[in-house]
Amino acid sequence: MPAKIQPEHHNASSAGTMPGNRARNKLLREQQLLQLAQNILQQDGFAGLTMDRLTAASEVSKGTIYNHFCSKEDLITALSVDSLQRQLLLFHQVLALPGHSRERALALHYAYYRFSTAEPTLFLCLLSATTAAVVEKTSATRLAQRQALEQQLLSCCEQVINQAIADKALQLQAGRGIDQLTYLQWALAFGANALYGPSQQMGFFQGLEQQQLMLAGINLLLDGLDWTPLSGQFDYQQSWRRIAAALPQTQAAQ
Amino acid sequence: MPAKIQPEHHNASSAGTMPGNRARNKLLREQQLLQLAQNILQQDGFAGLTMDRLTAASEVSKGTIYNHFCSKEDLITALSVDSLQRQLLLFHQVLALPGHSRERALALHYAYYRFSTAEPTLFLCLLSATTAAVVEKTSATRLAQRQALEQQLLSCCEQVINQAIADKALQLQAGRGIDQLTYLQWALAFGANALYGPSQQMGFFQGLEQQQLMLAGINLLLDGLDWTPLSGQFDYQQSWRRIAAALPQTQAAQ
DNA sequence: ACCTGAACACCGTTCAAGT
DNA sequence: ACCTGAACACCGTTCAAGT
Repeated sequence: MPAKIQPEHHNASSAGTMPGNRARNKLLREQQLLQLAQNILQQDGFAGLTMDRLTAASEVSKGTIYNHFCSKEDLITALSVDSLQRQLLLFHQVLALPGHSRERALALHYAYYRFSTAEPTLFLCLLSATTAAVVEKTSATRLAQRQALEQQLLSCCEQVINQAIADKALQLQAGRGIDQLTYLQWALAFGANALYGPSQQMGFFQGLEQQQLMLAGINLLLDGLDWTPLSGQFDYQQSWRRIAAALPQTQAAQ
Repeated sequence: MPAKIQPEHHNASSAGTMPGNRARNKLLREQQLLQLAQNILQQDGFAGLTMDRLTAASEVSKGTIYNHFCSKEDLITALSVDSLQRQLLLFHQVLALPGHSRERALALHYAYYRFSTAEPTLFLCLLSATTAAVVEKTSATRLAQRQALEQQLLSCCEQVINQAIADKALQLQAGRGIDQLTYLQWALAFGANALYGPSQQMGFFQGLEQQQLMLAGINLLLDGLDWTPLSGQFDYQQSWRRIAAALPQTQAAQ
């Protein structure tokens, strides 16, 4: 028997659609719209995503769509928020795996890599959502949502570094903060994924095996930080494979 | 006395505009159009760049503009080609400076950083020019131009690595190729510049001093490779400052 | 051979009219 | 209070007519 949620009574009105239910319905429809938008993105790429097509794919009118997203840019930011939520989910999954601190850092890199390859269009969305032109035309509440999620993702990273310091696997040199380490790793991961990734950017690197390269880059960086166990003393290739196998493969399609 | 290039005679025609002259004029006008496009970009950002506005800013008609650029995307790729040319110029300037191999690698990083901050809109152009949507709609000859320039930029990087190997400042481990090293450094540089750079992407890293961070990241990576002299044995901060001072500051405006 | 600009198709956004 | 879709403004692209 499906759980039918009854409206609260404190707001007197006739039977049928109550305010609580209504807000929930609106949110539900927004998620449906976002799903439709992602389908369009996957089928026809970024240029294929127009408000007209989204309207046609949905069961509501253009005006109603603008009731949810104040502009096309707002829609894109909404998609990026959705992406960050999935990314955060991946981060949590991957942090639940067993292993020492450096393996957990590696796991975060893997999760980021996995997302960028499994959802190339969404990765592009994330990128363009940070563009000034898009930011300027998105609602304040949506921007706040994104910022909150970004903060949560960062917390995951910092948590791992803090653990490493507590375990004495890593010592911070003078003048080097946790935010700096996070930034550097994020930059390497972002660059590697963007260069190889969604849009085949920079065609000249296509011959290389990306996963091996990413792992090599991460090892160089973390060895440079003296984050033990160093790559000479531990088989991180096996860690990478183990993490990859542990993550559910049902990420690509839906 | 200005050098007036005379047309060849093998193509009989009346006096005045000869084929050679004509081709040169066309190229000249194309460069003027690109300059106008960049002015618009700098003033009103990416969204402000429309074919209408470019037409209005120029002294030719819309049809003529489409004679130069087969689509708006072709124009964007043309701008990216222009950017790569400037970048290559910077690379050459910076490689002419004195110093050992690791300092030269650092100099390339500096040139890349300098370009991304001095010309944020062009850096964005470079990024979006790699997008599938843009690539699909640009002419084959323009794409070939870009690829050739990318190859030249890569050559600069590989040249430095080769020099380092010849100088015994760097030894390649088994299974590690020059292209891998180039890729990793490029990824870190690209990520760091994109994350901090043109569009203030990822607001959460804004508090950090980017130049210090980049230098730290490069040092970690190159120390990890055992590229001597290591950062503990050499003052790369000073190198960075020296390189910065040596490069002409007249890069931003025009 | 090259240039022109009116004309067309498409897309983001709005808003008066409906329920 | 919310939905609708016609209407508007804008922009990329084309092409018949001009020189």
